[in-house]
Amino acid sequence: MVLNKTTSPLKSEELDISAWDMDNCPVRDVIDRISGKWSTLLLEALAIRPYRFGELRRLIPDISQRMLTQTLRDLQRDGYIEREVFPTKPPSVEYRMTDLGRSLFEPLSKVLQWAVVNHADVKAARERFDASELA
Amino acid sequence: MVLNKTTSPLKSEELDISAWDMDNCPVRDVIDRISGKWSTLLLEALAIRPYRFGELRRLIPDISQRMLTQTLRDLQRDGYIEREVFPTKPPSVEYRMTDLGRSLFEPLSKVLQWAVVNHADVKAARERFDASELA
DNA sequence: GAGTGTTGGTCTCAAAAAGAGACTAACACT
DNA sequence: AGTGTTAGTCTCTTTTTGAGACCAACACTC
Repeated sequence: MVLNKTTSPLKSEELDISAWDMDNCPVRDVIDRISGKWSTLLLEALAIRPYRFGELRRLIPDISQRMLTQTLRDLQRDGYIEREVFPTKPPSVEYRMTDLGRSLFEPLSKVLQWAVVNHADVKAARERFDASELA
Repeated sequence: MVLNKTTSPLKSEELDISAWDMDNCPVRDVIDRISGKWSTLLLEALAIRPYRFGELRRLIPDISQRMLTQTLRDLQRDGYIEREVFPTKPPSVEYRMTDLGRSLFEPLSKVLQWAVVNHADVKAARERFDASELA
């Protein structure tokens, strides 16, 4: 091994990380589910007020009913939102955020705010990267 | 329309939301890229110290080389990490977090902490949901 | 009373993304 | 000469996602 110079330092931190339990990692378990393409968007909407299925579909025009159903069910399963069926005809269904969901959305909204504030920087970085790619 | 009772209130907030520009939404543009299955995990590692390609692969045993390459390139493109090639033989490549990456990781780490703290609640919610599903 | 619209989904099929694993070149060490 | 290392790419299969048809039951219109 010739490259020890770059790999040898910080053995202790390395051990620290290999202690990550990849199979039962809370972070992966939780994040994998809220990191879907639509999850954040739906949490963002339901953080404002409850919405009905059809309202959400109209609010996010490019989501398919299939993914809307599935993402809402996943969010409900993990306890972030509640689903209530009203026995009207045709039945209407309302989704609303739970306390757990609101508690998650608090730190999550900070990341969303970061995205708004730093959007220009990210786009600039992308342009630099794409420009240097053509070389 | 018979269901006006449920849909009529809060017209102003509704307008607020339909003002979301779905096509050029900063939140979607930024979040869609860091919300991949592996992005958060890699940012978490590189927040600690720089790592080389092979180190990251060993650190996250269940990532394929293909997805590791691709996710690292995406994170680099958006300006969160830097890639440096050392002209050793065989060449070694080091990935390190940029200032922009660190600034993103600050709020992001709060969500990660939330995940650790509330993991039990989420698992409990899942079990309740799955139990009520069999009905 | 036939036609149209509304509700919240499910079902099927096509397209896109992700995972598994073989393969590469150039050198070090045995 | 044979094995191991590096950071990838390439191909093939499996999984995930998207597009759209379809559903039942009722309200309203003509």
